[in-house]
Amino acid sequence: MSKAALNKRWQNGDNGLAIERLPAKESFKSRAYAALKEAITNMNIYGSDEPMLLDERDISERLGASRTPIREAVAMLEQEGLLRAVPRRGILVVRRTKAEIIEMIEAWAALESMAARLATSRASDEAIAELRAFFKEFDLNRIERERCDEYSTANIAFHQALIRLSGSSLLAAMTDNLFFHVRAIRHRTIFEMDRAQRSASDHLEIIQAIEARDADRAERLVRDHTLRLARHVESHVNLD
Amino acid sequence: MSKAALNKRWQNGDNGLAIERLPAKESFKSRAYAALKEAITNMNIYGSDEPMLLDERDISERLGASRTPIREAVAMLEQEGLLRAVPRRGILVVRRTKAEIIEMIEAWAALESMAARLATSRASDEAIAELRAFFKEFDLNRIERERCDEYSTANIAFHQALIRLSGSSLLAAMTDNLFFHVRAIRHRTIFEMDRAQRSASDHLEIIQAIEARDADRAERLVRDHTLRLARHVESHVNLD
DNA sequence: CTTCGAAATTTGGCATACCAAATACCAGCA
DNA sequence: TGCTGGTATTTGGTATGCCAAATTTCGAAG
Repeated sequence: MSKAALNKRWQNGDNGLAIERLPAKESFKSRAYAALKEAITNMNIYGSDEPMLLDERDISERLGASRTPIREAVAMLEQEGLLRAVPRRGILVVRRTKAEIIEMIEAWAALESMAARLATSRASDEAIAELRAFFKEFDLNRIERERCDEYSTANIAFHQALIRLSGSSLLAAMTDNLFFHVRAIRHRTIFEMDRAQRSASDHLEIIQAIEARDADRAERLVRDHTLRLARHVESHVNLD
Repeated sequence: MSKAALNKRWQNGDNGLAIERLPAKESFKSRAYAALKEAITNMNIYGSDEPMLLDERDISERLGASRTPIREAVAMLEQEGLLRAVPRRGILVVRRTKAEIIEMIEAWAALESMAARLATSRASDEAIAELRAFFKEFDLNRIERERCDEYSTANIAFHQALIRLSGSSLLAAMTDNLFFHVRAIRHRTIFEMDRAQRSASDHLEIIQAIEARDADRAERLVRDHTLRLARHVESHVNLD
């Protein structure tokens, strides 16, 4: 029957058709999620020691929506580890401890070094070349722009580009999430400036190793590069 | 003032006090989250090709709650990647593609090999010894229990124990999440049985490397062990 | 002025109601 | 019989209201 067939056609996900039920208009839930995440991103989380807490009703009237979709968005961000809803107290923005930040950098080292390994056997020469081109721009920025935020952003962008060479969207997604948290302490610390000099040569070596398709070396360079950052944070950054 | 001081005390999160606002009664949201996750765990996701979809109203009356907390729980599980709410269609349980499963195993390899590295410099001899004791039990199970599910569970438990030796709760949390997805295909494939023979010796070697505090070797063994699983799935498992 | 406690207020959790979109159903027509 | 068009129903998204817990306020007692 045509009805059942049509139904079947909808139920089965991908049948070669590249459309996805046309975006429709984004739900309030998604919009609230994006808005809140954006707000948290631009928030100087570690700027003060006061607990930063949000108010559902305030947010809902600011976004012009009811509390329900806001609560769903909050539930998602809570699951993601950015917020934490404490009953009768408020929704507070989670501040990571120094130990947690270090764990994140270590996990980052694990994922990115694996990405480097995978990239050596999967990435095309062209893709790797793009990485080198990106590195040049990055290197120029290093000299010109002294502002810590911008350097940090460029630095993370380089690493993200490297990770995407692995072809694994999962590695990309997981590290993006980690970067979000690590980036949040950029206001508080200047650890990047300190590492700027040797970052440049580190990055160059990494690119060379990938170009040479040397999986072990690429993996090791990336791992050590990032673990060095972890040690640096451990000994020179003061949070809590 | 005593009032302000008391207030301050509440606002500051951890002041060494190890209690957490006494559990109270768990919210419907958390209970719904746990119930749904449990249900999904015990669900044979890859048993059929039909799209598995849930109904909010059905779930809510089954759990004796309204739709609101259920929707919040669904939003969390959606963020976690287990569910996906499609407007006007239902909440469907996400079925991972083979490529996604392989990416998960690769990420797992990355995280666990890092855990092994960290364990070599952080875990106490006693903790490592416990790992060996665990391994023995595991080895016995290998012989006795032929059922694939049980073997898979024991296998994952071993790896979880290893990861916890790193002392990083983040690595533990991230891999737990990955295991959840990988475990879900246990009904469909018997890849563990296939690898059982050499898993035992692999695990023994890993333990020896950690005992010897050989970071590079421990890392490499764990990585290769898990990447071998990825290759195996790639060539012998059929999904989609 | 400080302390104590009860009332008022705030706030988050939950339930319910409503709406619009999308599907399912069904009668009528070819 | 098979197809079509329109109506009924289902369903997820959102708004609103209520409630209990927790906090704050404020006045009275010491």
